Amino acid sequence: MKISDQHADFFERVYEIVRLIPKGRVTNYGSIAIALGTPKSSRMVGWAMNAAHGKHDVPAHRVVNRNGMLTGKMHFATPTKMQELLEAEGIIIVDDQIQHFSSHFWDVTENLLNDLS
DNA sequence: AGCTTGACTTTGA
DNA sequence: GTCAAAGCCAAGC
Repeated sequence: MKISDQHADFFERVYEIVRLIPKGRVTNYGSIAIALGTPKSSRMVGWAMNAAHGKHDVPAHRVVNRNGMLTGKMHFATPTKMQELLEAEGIIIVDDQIQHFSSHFWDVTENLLNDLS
């Protein structure tokens, strides 16, 4: 399914993007929201992640808030699961904060341009 | 139909 | 730089 498919459910479009995040990289809710064409619904992206449980192919742990903080860690199976997954991908986390966040950041819209071409 | 709730972001002080 | 307040909008009740 194409991300540009406006007929798809909101959640499905979110999942589609999250699945594109490369291993070892992270992005924030706002970028995903922008990619969806609804920049103001960044909170909804988080809501979608809530429903992403059970979607084993949706790496929700690679989505953090704009400060690189693991705000959603408490919604995982265990509060430490998110950090463990990220660290397993080579990302360093201290006090729920991703270190060198800007260098790990993956711009969604950048990849979308590629995808839509 | 209306009201509440957020895994957020932006803005203004 | 920090902090509080407001805006956002889909889902659930």
